[in-house]
Amino acid sequence: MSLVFALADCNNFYVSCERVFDPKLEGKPVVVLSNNDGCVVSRSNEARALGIKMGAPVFEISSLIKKHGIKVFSSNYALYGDMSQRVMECLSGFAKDVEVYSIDEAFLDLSGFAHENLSDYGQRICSTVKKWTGIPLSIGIAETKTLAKIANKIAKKSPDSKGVFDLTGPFCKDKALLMTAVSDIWGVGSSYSAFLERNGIKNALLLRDADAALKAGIKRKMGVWGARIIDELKGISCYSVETRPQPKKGITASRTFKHPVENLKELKEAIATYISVGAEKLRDENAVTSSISVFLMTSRFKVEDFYYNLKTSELPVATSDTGELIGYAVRCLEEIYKKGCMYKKAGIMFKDLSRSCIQLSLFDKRDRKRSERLMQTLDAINLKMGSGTVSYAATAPGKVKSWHTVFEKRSPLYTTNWEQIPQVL
DNA sequence: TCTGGGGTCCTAGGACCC
DNA sequence: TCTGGGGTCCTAGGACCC
Repeated sequence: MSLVFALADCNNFYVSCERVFDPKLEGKPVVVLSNNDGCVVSRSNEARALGIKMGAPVFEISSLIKKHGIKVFSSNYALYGDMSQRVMECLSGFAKDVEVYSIDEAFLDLSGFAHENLSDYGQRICSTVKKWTGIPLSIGIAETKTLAKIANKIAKKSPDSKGVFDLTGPFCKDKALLMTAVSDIWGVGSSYSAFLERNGIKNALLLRDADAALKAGIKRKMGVWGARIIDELKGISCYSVETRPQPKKGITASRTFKHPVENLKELKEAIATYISVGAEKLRDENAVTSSISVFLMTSRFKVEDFYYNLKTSELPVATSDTGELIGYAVRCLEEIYKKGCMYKKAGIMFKDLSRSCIQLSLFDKRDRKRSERLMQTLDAINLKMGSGTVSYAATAPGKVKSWHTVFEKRSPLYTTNWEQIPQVL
């Protein structure tokens, strides 16, 4: 049986989420910003047409925003996460195997659907998701994931595709690859595309049909990734649809501060906060960590006096206890803290995760059972009453701090908070 | 003045061992 | 003058993804 993959990708996902609850935004230029309202992370087609680039800092486009009356939103992760779940649930009804690839993308295994007209089937998926969730989708269909990605891009670009492009048919595959720039291939970023272009490979067709000598060069520069990309372009599938989420290998929690912070006490509060976030994720994964790292940095845009430092500490007993981890983290922080720096970002990392079987130490004085019960209670309360209901004093809850992330233009929590649910009048 | 966050995989090179 | 060979494990860094 020949393999068939579909890539379903929400169009301008964050912007589309905002539009579901405010239909007046339809047809208008809209952007959604990153934390601290720093950069553009999602933009409507209208905003794109005005020349707004992905990742553009807000201060660089403020005149464009004013001139064209672009609607601007802070990130509303609670809303996007919830909408994403709805879209994924909806998609899961259309294929036996669905891989949630990111917040706004999923791969569907459509192998064995060959008797159907795949384009029509794709259309049905799009219209159902739109009807049930309000989110517009594009779908690319092909024999490999890499080709499905390409098909998806074409579906988004060409208006007469009506959001679906099927690359499994005998026609137009070469043409599709010819019009795909190497930099648009999944797995080819800025460094590899510069390398390929230097070697005369400007599009996906030339890459697929590279001769032996060129392929050897590609293998040298890009490793097995390069070889797999070529195979996938040829229609030889190297990646399957992964239905079960893989256990995490590491957990990171870090934030850029709204205002620079110099004071050690405040940095400790920030670090304690990130530990709380990370430890909750850890317990959510049913995992414990035996390695914790803390890092600090000043603004990476001020290269003259840039300072970055990271301290890793190996734990005698693996744990997911927030309080215990805060203790270790604070000691790491004290070691890397340099007085006089204006810190702009800090974070923590957990590595060496293991799944909930704690290797006890002979000299361990801690009551592990008690700690486990405490964490379970903490998580249960925060789940029921809202995140942050109970927190450690070390995180300085309830106080306004200069390291806090700001979201000045955030839309209401339409779907996850009873107080903010939309009303139909 | 102002510039996000969280991941994965692969490779090269060093340390160490027999 | 001349200085083995190969295996494993770990880490840092690069590159990529969304």
